[in-house]
Amino acid sequence: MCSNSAARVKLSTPATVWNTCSRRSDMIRVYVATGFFHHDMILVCRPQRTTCSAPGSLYCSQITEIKGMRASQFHISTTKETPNDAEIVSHQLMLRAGFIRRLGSGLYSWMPMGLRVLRKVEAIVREEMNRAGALEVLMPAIQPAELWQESGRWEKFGPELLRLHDRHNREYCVGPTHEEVITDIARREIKSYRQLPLNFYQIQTKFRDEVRPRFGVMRSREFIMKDGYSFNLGEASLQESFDQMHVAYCNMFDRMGLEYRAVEADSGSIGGAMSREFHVLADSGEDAVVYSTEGGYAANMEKAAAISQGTRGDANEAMRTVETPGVHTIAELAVQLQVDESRCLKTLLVQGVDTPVVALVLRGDHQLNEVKAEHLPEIASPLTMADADAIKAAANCDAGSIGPVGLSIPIIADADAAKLSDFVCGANENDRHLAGVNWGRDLPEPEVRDLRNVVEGDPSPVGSGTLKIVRGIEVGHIFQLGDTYSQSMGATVLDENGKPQTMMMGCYGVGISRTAAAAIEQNNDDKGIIWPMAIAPFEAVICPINMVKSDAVKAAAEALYAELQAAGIDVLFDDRPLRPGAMFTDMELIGIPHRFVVSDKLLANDEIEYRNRRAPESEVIARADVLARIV
RNA sequence: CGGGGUAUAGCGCAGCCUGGUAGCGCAUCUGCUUUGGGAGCAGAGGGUCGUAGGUUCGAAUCCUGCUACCCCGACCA
Repeated sequence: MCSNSAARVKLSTPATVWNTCSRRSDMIRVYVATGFFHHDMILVCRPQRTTCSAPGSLYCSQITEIKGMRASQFHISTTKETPNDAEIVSHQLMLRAGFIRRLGSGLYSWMPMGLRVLRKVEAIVREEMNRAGALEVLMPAIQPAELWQESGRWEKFGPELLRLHDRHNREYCVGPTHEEVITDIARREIKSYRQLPLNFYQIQTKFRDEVRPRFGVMRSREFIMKDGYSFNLGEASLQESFDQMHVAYCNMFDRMGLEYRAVEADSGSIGGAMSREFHVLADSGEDAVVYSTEGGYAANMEKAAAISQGTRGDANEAMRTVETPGVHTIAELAVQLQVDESRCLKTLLVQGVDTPVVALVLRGDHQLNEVKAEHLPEIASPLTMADADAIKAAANCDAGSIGPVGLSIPIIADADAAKLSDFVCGANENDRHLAGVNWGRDLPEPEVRDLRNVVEGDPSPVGSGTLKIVRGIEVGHIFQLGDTYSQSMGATVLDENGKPQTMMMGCYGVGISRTAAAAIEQNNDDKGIIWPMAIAPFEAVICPINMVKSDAVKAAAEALYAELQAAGIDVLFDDRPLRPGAMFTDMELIGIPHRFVVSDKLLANDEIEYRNRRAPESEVIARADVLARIV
């Protein structure tokens, strides 16, 4: 955090030097409050030149920027009222606390207070990446179209890719991700297996032209991402890099004090490859995270395997047609026929590969998992529901009355749907359903697959425990790309036999700006944000009571400020001439973890009031115990 | 892309229906008082009412086009 350099520092007035301390060999440390620099720092100076109490010029051999800031020299802009377009609490609080300002749809400026948080998140991510042996690079945000045409993504990516032309009418895009660029670098730079494995990463602004940006920086169009890419020879090496990143990611989110889960994720079109998403748990999260009460299993909803229990019951009823006028949904059906939704089947028609439509059959109380369905070879990708005409052609009825009986199209049933006996389903005739239906008797045994979303209480796929479902915010994603890009772009190295081998790649992302927002979603109360220490804009704040009138309070607050700074605490000294209530409210909204109050009343007993942002009450402590409260 | 909504001072809103000198709260500035939970009083500044056109003696208000933004859905991850 320290920047060291030699510089000549102008001290505009003697008053700006308000304290000197700690003579250390031939150096003197001088605290300067203002002047040439915008904020406080320690100047380490040659003693013969440190005429600190007089205005003038001071030669400093070394300038060590120290943490801390005076509120009067910072920019604090809080509001009482919530902007009406902010929906979720992190967005509201970030605006109210003056962390971010909106420029346009999905575009945000980071104000000084917010940028402090962003930089701290970034620093932790950078440190953990470095510690894991990754090497930082910085690639252009603008990328030539040729690279994307080479990988095939220029056509595939769609409107989310912001494309533009330069003055020569050459095509470019604003990078939503950097696989192409990094692969291009790798194929030029990496020639020998001896150079592997290598892991490059960058922390950089990305742009994705989201259809509907929302929730402030949680889902913005321009955002800051850490994206890393490993290059490996062989799958074992890739797995090793992947595992290292898994550890690094756990370290990052642990250090940030976030409650998160690493979950198995669907890896999309790259079949079988390993993929882990890191979710910060919060009720407002856009994703469903599934985890097992025992055995450590965790997956996202798309991926979580549904385990079917029990066996099919005997067929006791005869199949019969029932009149169900006006019934279009499972819920209406269950009410009208007085049966449980779990005794009903719902049949969905989707576009197939070999046939125009395929029927997917689920239990009435279960939801189709579109990702699982999409992966089935019989089903067209992307998953497309059949339109009204196609339904009419295949089932001779409207969408609310389809059933598997008598259909001459492929039928795929979810495992739980296949275990029903004496069930209710659509009759392929409007306003009619069938009851007492049984597989194998009234219609052929179906193809059985896992088609559904898991539900709370399902048995865990790992054998012990049951599944729970919570909401999560995806802040990180690591996955094994394999040779997808290195193959299409020809990134090879020579192996020990002198033969070219296509490199294996891994891809590792962290949403930096989203992580900051996610931390707020997880840590707030009715007063504002409660920052985890590691990413708080300031670690502590000093609130002097009525400092304008009391020299004693001013002196004590200044001394405390110096002491905390000297201890390396990132402290905010709220020296604004505010009434206590306004000051407290601001600091609680901003969410600074530790608060120290200095007042005449307390000073009389050599005491300080301390309050942890999470604590229900403040407490009075001895002046000497201040540091112990923070570290 | 479909549906709904909004656009008036930095922020939050009223005024529009029923056309007639643009208002309130917060914030800002000045002064005095106040100082342990978003202070009080007095005063001040700040808006070509999103934009272009139309109707009218007269438009924030009625009509039309456009633009921007928000919400729901679809899409994406």
